[in-house]
Amino acid sequence: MTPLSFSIVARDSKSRARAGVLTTRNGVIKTPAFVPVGTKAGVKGVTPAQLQDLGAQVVLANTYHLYLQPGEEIVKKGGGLADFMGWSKDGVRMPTMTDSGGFQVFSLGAAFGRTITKIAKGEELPRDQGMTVFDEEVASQHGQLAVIDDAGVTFTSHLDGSLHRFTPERSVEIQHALGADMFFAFDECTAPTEPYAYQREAMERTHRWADRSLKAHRQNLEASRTQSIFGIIQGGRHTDLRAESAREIASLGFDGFGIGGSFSKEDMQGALQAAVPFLPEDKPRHFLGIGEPGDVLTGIAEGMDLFDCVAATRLGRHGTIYTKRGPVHLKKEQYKDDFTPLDPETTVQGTELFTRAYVAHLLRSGEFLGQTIASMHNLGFIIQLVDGAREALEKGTFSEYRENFIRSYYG
RNA sequence: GCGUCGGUGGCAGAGUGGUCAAUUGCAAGGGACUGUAAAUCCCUCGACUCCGGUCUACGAAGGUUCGAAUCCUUCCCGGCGCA
Repeated sequence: MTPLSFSIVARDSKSRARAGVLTTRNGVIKTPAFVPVGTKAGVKGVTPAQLQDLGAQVVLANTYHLYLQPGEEIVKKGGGLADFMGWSKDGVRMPTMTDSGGFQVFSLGAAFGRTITKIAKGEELPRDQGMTVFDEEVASQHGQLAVIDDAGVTFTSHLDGSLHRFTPERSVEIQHALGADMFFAFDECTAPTEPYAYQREAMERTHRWADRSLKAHRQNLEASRTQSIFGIIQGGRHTDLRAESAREIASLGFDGFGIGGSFSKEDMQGALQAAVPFLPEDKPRHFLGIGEPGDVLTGIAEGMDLFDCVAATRLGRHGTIYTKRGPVHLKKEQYKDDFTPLDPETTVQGTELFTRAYVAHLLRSGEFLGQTIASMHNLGFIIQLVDGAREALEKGTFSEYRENFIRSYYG
């Protein structure tokens, strides 16, 4: 019935971690796996061939962005997401995913023009300082670009200000046109700062939308034969809501599951521990938008199989590279004449010959290549980290593997 | 030599009597970034500071004025034009 099969090949005795094989119509994904994000059908700064050399097995694109530009029909005419973006190896198409646009409910809604990120710092509410994505003037003019009601979300295009509406059915329809192997039900990603009552309200709305997304998918027999749909668990930082959401979403019959963001770093693990036990063992679990190296290992330990995150590429473009000894910001003065490898303890294919001083120079002088190299390095780093976790799971040494990494990276 | 325009913080370049330690951009230093409104954004950027200010500053030296980066005089330096 579903064009997706998942089998577990190894389990950790001390945690919920498992290693598996996820088989799609367009190839196999060994899990746990890191999924590079190519929002607009392109991983920023990195070509498909480079991604494959880095070990990427699957990429994730975004419904909202591709709907606005170039339009889902263009992607469909281009043969679907994978063919459109040239995501194939030796002439064989590779696996793809699309996100539903649910994250944009948050990033263009509650987070618009503000400092909020989906992962709150500690217990306190984020203060309005530091990063703002947009002009304050524009933000105050528009307020926000996404407004939620029970039936769906009305968006103002960030590109031209035009008005658009997403419902669960519309999101699924667009994702059918995009044609990824796996896609997500339309959900509401809430701000972590919302109170309990709102987290519950949004979660219940997400449940209704999940049901509608699934029905819309099943009604399209052709799409049901070729694509799989994942339901998304919400509930913010509250473990009771997470458990309730997992139970509800698990009962609907999805092909896989996503766990959505919106918590503080401290209760990320608690949210997983509350939700994962209610998810069927034989279905893949995707930790949406996560993450940082330590968070990925936490996710694996709690039984998650797939991870996508923009951090690797965004941090790289902005000059920060991962190393076994923690992140290094290459634009800092001290790296101007540091002729050591990007990470002396990590070899990433295609970046072996580049020194910190060289990439720092490229980044400072505005050469695109600097962004590409740093993005490749970070993607290679995080993919190797996850691949290493899978190998450790197969060898039964996952907890040592995790502890060693954490000690080195955060120590 | 005469005429003319100009000399402002690391650079470019605003300001043309008080609200100027001086707009802005770049450079520089620091910070942020977790389903990408992000090759982005934030902070600092003369010195000292008990963070309230204090001091030294807009080629140099004088002067006018309650008050000058801004007006006047002379000098120095540069561009252009004429000899």
